[in-house]
Amino acid sequence: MRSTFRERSLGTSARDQAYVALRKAIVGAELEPGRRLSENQLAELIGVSRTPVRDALARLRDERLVAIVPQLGTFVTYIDEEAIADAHFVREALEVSAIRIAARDAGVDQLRDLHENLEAQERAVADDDAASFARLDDDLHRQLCDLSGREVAWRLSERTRGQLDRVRLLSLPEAGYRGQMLAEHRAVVGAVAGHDAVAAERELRSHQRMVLSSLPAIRDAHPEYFQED
Amino acid sequence: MRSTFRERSLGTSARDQAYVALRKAIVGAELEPGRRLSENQLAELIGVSRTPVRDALARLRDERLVAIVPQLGTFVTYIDEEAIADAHFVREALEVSAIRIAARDAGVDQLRDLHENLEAQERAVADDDAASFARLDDDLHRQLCDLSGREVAWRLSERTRGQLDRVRLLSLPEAGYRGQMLAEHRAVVGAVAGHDAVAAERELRSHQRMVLSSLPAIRDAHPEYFQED
DNA sequence: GCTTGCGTACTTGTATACTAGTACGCGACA
DNA sequence: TGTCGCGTACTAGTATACAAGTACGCAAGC
Repeated sequence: MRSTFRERSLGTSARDQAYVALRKAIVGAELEPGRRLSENQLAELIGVSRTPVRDALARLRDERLVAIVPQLGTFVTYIDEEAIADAHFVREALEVSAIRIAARDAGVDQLRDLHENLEAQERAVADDDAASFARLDDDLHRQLCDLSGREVAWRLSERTRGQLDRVRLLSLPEAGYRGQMLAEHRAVVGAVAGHDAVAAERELRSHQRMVLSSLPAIRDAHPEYFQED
Repeated sequence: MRSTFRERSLGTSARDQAYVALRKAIVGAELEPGRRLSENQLAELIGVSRTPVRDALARLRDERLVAIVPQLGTFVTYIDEEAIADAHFVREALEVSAIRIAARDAGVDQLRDLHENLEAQERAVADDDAASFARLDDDLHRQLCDLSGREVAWRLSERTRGQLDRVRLLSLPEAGYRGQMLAEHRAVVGAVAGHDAVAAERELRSHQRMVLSSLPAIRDAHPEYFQED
């Protein structure tokens, strides 16, 4: 089929294309919580067959962004505080374990990379560049995970992002939000640079709790996105 | 097809059937590391079509028990110390985080369940019942995870089991192995019962490290199961 | 004898056809 | 008017057909 060649970016499979498109739509609430999804409709919409769509949905189910009920339907999950608490728990457990090792082992080259990231974040804050900041935020957390030598830490932590991103994107970008994030990132990196594992753990825990604080506001703004309306 | 009705246990899908069969074969080294798997052959062997086999293989790839190379083949992964270290890292991070909460919050009913499990383990050790002991071991860890209120802890920890089970099953059942396991389980449960989070964490970490100690012996016995022969 | 190139027989990825099962509306009946 | 029951139109699960790409052996030429 010509369209597959034309529309599909180089090096990306139909499965990845479907996954990226669906994840973006769900996290951005374009496909709102509770919405019923038809594999056939999605396949037609994305321009692939049902098979890669099903693969993508299976992956999204792992992230608890959709729920698949056999012979009945596939639904975008409601925002569930339990699911978000689970995501937070996993992210905290993995990244804290990683940063303990990172604080112990980090070398000068790696610390330089961390500081370079912080400088880039500083520029992004100054330029009010939300997209760059979000990317750098992710990069920093990945760097910290990778410093532990256990790349699985980031791989699994990343999977919890779906739940947390949904919260982040829905929360209104308050003034000074990115500035506070940057300050917390500085505190975390500072503790790692000082090889202070206890402080690094404390700062990271405090930092990760931030995203949870915006939940009540979202519930007020979008009660229909939650299970009990 | 009649066979699907006849051979498939009640309530289990073809996908689950394929997953269970393949996982068992790989963990038990019936399908040895490095072995090339053909989706078509596996489908015929298990008695289902390629679709559920592919679903099962995708799940096994998540557990790093197989590696799928597009247009080339699917292979049973070699035993990789990095992969095992990753599995250990994840298991430790999640269960330690969970047991801290468990030690703080555990109530009398839940502690009674833990002690009942220990008593059952005692009987299994006395009866030299390996299968029961393995099941009770899993149950205990799941109970400890569930005590944290974050059932995701066990769900993810369980996924690392593939790597660790492969080590466990290959390691010769040394005399007194289960007795030592039971003693460590007692220490962990004792710390939880005493609401001593620090001790619980220490005992759990020590306990989990045990499985790693058998790795060198396995490498000696089965060098062909490792990447560099 | 060695190298090169093509053809065949695989592989996974994707598309489509078919099966089993659920929800729901509409019509018949009490 | 209310209720029961069946038929239709969906659903996801599974099976199969097709496409794209890799490995490898064998034959031809140097």
